[in-house]
Amino acid sequence: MQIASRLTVAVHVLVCIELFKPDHKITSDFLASSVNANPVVIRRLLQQLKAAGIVRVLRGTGGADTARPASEITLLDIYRAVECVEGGELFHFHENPNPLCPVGKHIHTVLGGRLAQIQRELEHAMEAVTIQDILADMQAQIGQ
Amino acid sequence: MQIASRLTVAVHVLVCIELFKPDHKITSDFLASSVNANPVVIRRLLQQLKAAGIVRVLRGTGGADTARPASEITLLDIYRAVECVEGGELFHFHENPNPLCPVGKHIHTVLGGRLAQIQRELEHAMEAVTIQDILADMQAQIGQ
DNA sequence: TTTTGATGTAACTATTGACATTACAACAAC
DNA sequence: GTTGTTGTAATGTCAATAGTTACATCAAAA
Repeated sequence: MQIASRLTVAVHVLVCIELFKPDHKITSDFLASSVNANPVVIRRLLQQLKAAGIVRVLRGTGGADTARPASEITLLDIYRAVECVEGGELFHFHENPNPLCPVGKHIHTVLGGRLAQIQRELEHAMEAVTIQDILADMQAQIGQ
Repeated sequence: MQIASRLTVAVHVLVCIELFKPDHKITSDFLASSVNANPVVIRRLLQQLKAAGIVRVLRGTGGADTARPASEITLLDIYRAVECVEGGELFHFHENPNPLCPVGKHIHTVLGGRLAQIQRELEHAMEAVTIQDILADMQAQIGQ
């Protein structure tokens, strides 16, 4: 299956924050208009990012900001913050294989180890990209 | 999100075929009993694997077998066979970002390139594991 | 040639997860 | 207090996955 669009929306939001915070107050309405989504969806996303220590959100007066420099926010940080997968497992196992069959009995142990290694490699690749990198690419694109 | 369990079921099925084909006729009922799923689900899965040239299925008399050696079937082959994702894209983009916002206008181009690279690394990791590897692990487990 | 046992596939249902939407209480600054 | 915003619950919609039933199709054996 696919990784839900929450990751790309979260990156979109963080890039907007970094790019526009000198000129605009960053409200959920403002972000929702750029993403083209419902403000409530953005607020929920911001809550997840806030719980992970990635952003700060001001309640009464309104406005969101990053909680640390863009160069210290990796795609893996964001992925872990917004993809609320049970146990952080990328691959989903079929439940209840037949324990009377030797394959059914051991498939989880055997395949699980291999899939965990593959997931580690994916996470390693995600860790190598920061919001700062995306921001630089974005500014280059806008400059053209 | 998660990757659907079809990948793990497919691996389970292929390991069963390799392990039991000397002693049993491999029917969808036999496989369904080990996986603990409905035979129709297994048949649909076998159709996908067959379309990818991974297995052969005999119609009248019944029975499935691998179409090539286990050492030449990688997790990536299986993943591509059973995960019918549009364009094979692991990461799912939010549709319709606001083109009037510079971030909305360029997010797909900018982020897409980075995500494609990450996906390539995932696929590289999946390509490194074959059914033969899983089978060896399985036999070691069973031997204990 | 008929029987047998399996596959291939359509149709329908149930379940789940993501997301949209509405509504409103809680809150901070003016 | 007024105002504009966030935090969050409740509900609806949609797509994907998978379970289930039913049956036509098929190949081989009797």
